Amino acid sequence: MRLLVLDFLEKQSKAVSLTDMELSMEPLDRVTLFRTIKTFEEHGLVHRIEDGSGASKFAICAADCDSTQHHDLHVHFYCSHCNETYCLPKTHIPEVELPANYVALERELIVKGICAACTK
Amino acid sequence: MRLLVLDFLEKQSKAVSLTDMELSMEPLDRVTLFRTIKTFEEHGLVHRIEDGSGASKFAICAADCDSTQHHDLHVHFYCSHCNETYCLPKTHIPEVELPANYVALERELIVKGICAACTK
DNA sequence: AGTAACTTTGCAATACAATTGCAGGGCATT
DNA sequence: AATGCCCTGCAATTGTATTGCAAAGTTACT
Ligand SMILES: [Mn+2]
Ligand SMILES: [Mn+2]
Ligand SMILES: [Zn+2]
Ligand SMILES: [Zn+2]
Repeated sequence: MRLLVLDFLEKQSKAVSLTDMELSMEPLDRVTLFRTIKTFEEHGLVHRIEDGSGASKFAICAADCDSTQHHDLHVHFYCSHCNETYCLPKTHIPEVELPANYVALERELIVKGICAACTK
Repeated sequence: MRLLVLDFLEKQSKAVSLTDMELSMEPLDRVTLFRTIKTFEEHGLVHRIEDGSGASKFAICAADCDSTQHHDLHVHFYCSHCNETYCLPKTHIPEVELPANYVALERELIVKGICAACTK
């Protein structure tokens, strides 16, 4: 099943939620899917995106991610027209200056607006 | 009740979830609280922060926010040690270049790490 | 092949945040 | 007093995330 899920994820152009996968790949148990994704996340195969839609979405990681660290510091774009979330792997998240004594370990930048497909 | 909630929010140094408010301000009905916050959000009094902790958190808006637009384009910091979320009103979110035909309307930057109180 | 150890899967149940429906209460205006 | 509008509280529902447990599958060893 992990192979099936990985295969499915590699074909996606958008980030997908557990429910998306459940509906597209049935028959398949939601809990097993949940655990599969969890395993993938822990091993640096997929990254989680919280776009504020209520459900986490997931996308395949860059090749250089591993279990110790994720390197996909790219922007995610949430289209409020089609409600889809896209990875923008070429758009890096800039560094920001923090107040004294704050230590940054990760950063996540969500841009919301209208995607290329919906502006047409 | 709106006055009570607004008063409470103004005293906070951290963003708070509905559950936080429910526990700190009882007795008070969760649904009414939910609708109060929703009203505040729609009228530009509070902004919502999705820090990935599972529950939305809220904080008072800057004075120049209104029902048409939020202007708090500041970074939010989630401390993975104390699990608290802080507004960093002086740390602005930089603009980013998007691919062709993407239109940005909002942006949210969450930095995760260790907060000033926890690095001591 | 047979067995033990370990991993993966599926079902049932639970936890918890978010949301809706509905009815009662307060308050102002006529 | 009657009407209308808004605010509140309770019950119930939705939807996602998560856990417990036992069965099924896999691998390693003899
Ligand atoms: Mn991504
Ligand atoms: Mn803020
Ligand atoms: Zn779109
Ligand atoms: Zn902290």
